[in-house]
Amino acid sequence: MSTAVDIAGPSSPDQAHSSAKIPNEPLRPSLKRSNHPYSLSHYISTPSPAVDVKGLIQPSPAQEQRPTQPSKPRRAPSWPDMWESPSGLHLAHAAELLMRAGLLALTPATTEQASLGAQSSQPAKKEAAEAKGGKGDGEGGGSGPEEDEEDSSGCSTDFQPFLGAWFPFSPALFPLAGFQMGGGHWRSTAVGAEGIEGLVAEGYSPSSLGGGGGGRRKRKRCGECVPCRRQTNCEQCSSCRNRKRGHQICKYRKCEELKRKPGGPGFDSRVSGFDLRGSDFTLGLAQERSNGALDG
DNA sequence: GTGAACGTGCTA
DNA sequence: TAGCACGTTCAC
Repeated sequence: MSTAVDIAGPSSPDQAHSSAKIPNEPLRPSLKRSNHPYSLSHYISTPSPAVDVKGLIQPSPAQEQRPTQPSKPRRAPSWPDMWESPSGLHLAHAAELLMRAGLLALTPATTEQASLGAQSSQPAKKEAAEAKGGKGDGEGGGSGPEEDEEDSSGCSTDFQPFLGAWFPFSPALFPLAGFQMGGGHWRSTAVGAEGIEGLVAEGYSPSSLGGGGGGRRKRKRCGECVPCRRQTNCEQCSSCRNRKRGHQICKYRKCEELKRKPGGPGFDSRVSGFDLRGSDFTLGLAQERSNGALDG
């Protein structure tokens, strides 16, 4: 028997006014369509802060066979995904143009190829083509976890020292394209729960990622956290009272994800670990979940 | 075009 | 630090 539980607690204005029901579906249809790559249960079930990054890069058979929700296709973040950058900067296209110009060789033998590039660009192009598509063939059409390792030993680490020297893209673009600086190395945020795909899934359009939107981007509600599942506004909180001028959603419906600032500890934890998922929020959710309050 | 709501700067 | 106000983004 799973009955609606007032997640706001006894002190919730909701309880005073209306029985707050937690719908299993978000209020807005758009949230229902959300492509959020990981469900709430994913975070809850993530066992420890010491997430095996390699496991994320190379999903275990169990992970690969993990039943996916039909409406939420989940693909492992892959290099091809990153080449199809949501930032609007089509890296693959740009790289190809540069390679044609002999400026860029994205292969493990980068330096050698670069020196040869001026003489014969064909090998470089072939290598690049393999880097883009060929490797993906072995991993079921493009989502190649192996590519990360391949790239980490060759491509990315090779061009990384040249970033400041000749790499044609401003390093500032890397965060936009799904990279971030960590430990002195550019790495892909795709190893986190939400990398590039997370950005895409959260509705970051190319323009909103800085491609022309002025840099201000708008995150979406996860649609899965408890506040998101609330259907009713409390009508008593400051947000509700000041809705006309405040333009803010009810405090009790404010998405837990959106409460965390981008780049803040909670946000970043998805990349470096899931430490904050062990916070009271998660514990509370886990408890509610164990109670069956969030079934569905 | 409109409404909902996120992001951010300002203020107490 | 929280609340407020407003600009802006985004879905419909």
